[in-house]
Amino acid sequence: MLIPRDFFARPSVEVAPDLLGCVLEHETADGLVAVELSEVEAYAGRSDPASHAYRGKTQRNAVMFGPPGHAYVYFTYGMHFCVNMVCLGEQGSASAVLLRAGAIIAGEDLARARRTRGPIPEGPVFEGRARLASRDLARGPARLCQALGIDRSLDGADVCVAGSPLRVRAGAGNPARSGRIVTGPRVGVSSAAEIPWRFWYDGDPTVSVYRAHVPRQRKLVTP
DNA sequence: ATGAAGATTGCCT
DNA sequence: GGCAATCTTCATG
Repeated sequence: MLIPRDFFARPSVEVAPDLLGCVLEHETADGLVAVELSEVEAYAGRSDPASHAYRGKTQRNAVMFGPPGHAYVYFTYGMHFCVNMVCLGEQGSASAVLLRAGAIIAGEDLARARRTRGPIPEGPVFEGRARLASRDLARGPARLCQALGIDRSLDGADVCVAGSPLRVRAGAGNPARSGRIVTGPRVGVSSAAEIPWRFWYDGDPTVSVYRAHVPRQRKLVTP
């Protein structure tokens, strides 16, 4: 049922494709939300310029340097959280798999409430606002975290024990979602952009749309 | 102390 | 396709 820690005790590039189809679930007082993963990205440690661990251990990425099977949650762009599964680190290095997207298979109402500002639309359209499509609830790393209610308080959470609020279990082997796995460059990374360490189910509607990295315009200096 | 960039998203034209 | 939002983190470009 739950994924054993040994599963994560491998290089992230090996773990990443095997995580597709697995289920991440988060249980809170509000209820349980579960997502079947359809898109992930592997990040290595000191050898990977795109990895948060590239420049060594800091307060933010400390969990990446710890034992495998724990969640590394970081905050970015002043408003978004993203969650990784920590994998085997080679000699003081660190590696992890970023969970980028998936299909909500439990707690969809709660997921939609978290992903919707204000009252939850009932029909196709509510007060001019379109009801969020099911496929968009966890379509993207920050959306996935929002749908599951994941924030920095879960940084370091052990996902391999039954008593944890955040855990990973094997998928049901849903044939409709177990399409062919394809790979490509990672999304939004500014360096090592050519390395094809993004893995996803070909044609799956919950996979996020690819966006190349675009450096933001520097703030204008006023004379 | 300070500033630049960021493993993104949603809304705009 | 373009760009603003928003603030933590890290290096001091």
